[in-house]
Amino acid sequence: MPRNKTYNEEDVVEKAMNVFWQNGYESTSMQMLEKAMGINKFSIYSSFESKHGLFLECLKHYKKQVNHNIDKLKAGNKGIEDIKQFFYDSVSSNFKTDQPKGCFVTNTYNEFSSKEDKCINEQMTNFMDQLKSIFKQKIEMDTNKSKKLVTKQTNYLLLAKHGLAAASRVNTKEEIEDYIDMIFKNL
Amino acid sequence: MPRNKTYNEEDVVEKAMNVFWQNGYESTSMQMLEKAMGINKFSIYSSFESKHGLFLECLKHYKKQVNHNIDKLKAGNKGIEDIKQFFYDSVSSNFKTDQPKGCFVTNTYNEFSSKEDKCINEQMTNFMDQLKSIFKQKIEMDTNKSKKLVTKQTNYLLLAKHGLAAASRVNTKEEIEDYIDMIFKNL
DNA sequence: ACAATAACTAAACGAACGTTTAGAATTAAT
DNA sequence: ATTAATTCTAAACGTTCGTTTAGTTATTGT
Repeated sequence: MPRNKTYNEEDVVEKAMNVFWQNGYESTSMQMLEKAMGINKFSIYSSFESKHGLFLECLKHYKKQVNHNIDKLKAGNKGIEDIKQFFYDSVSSNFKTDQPKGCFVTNTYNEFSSKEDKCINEQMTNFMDQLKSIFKQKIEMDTNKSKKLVTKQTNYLLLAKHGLAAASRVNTKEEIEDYIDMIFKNL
Repeated sequence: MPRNKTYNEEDVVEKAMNVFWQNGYESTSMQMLEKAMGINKFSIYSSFESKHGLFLECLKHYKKQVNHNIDKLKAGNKGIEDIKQFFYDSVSSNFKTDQPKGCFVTNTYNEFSSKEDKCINEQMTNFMDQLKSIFKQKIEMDTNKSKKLVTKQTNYLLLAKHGLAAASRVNTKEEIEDYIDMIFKNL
């Protein structure tokens, strides 16, 4: 019987995500979100309960998007070479936009690392663990490597990815590609 | 003729720095600063003009502290090996405290990268440029390297340092040391 | 001792924050 | 056409933010 929503929830989440992605959680105000999403506070709250709830939804939306890259990574059969390609894929999407925003997960990771937000931290840990286990599998494809070396290289690549994401906000494409090149030189 | 200050400015800057370092700029309130510094808002404003002014003072104070590590790096004559030691030195001080806070400059770099704060950005650029030129000198000590390779390795180490600083807030000492080990494996 | 000066306390400032609420507008079923 | 339900608009909510302002207290030089 009632009136229908004039907006699509996934559309407005996409728009909100870009604002959070660019500015981080704290520096994004409800006012900015209203403007970017094209709906007003009431609608935001009735759809997402709170700013925090909206942010979580944006994180999930982001994950869905990068799942394309993750799937490609999983599907490969070239071991470490697949990871390298994944690194390239991860940054290339970042340089399509006029204003590079890095990796949304990593940005969030940095912003929330000193806080104690259970929901956010769970999302972060999930994402990182997933990536870690995929990296590990890829590295293990070279059966010559000792267990210790596998662990070491896995940690190395995870931290390198972390640094890469942070750097991709402030460095040029060439610097980034040189960086990726160097990362994989000794694996 | 007048009354004297009951606090030492450098002492309270040190205390303020630790709060900013732990929580970042935005998430640190004047209330928290009052409590940590042991003086009240009036005194803070009369000494540092504003929250922003205090923050800049904290950044300068931090730089003074890490200058010890930088001097040691400069003084060395072992080229890249000196940089590796500098990496170790940079993280070791971080694990003395019960709550690792990463590198204050890098944290600030991350938080302010999407903002347009001239003063802060200048401080950041100065610091990074200084580090970059030192790294470059060290790498150039191996005269076999082409100009292009020197540039590549310099960028690589700078980004690696960036990633290291971010990681040192959330990773264990062992993971970090493995990471450093791997960074220098192919240089 | 006294006046001058500056550091201190504590309260209040306006603005912006995230959130809520009251009421008008719109739609779908009866 | 009417009614019930729900979205929308817009104003207001209480807090907290960074900052300022009176007014008090303490100290120094005369």
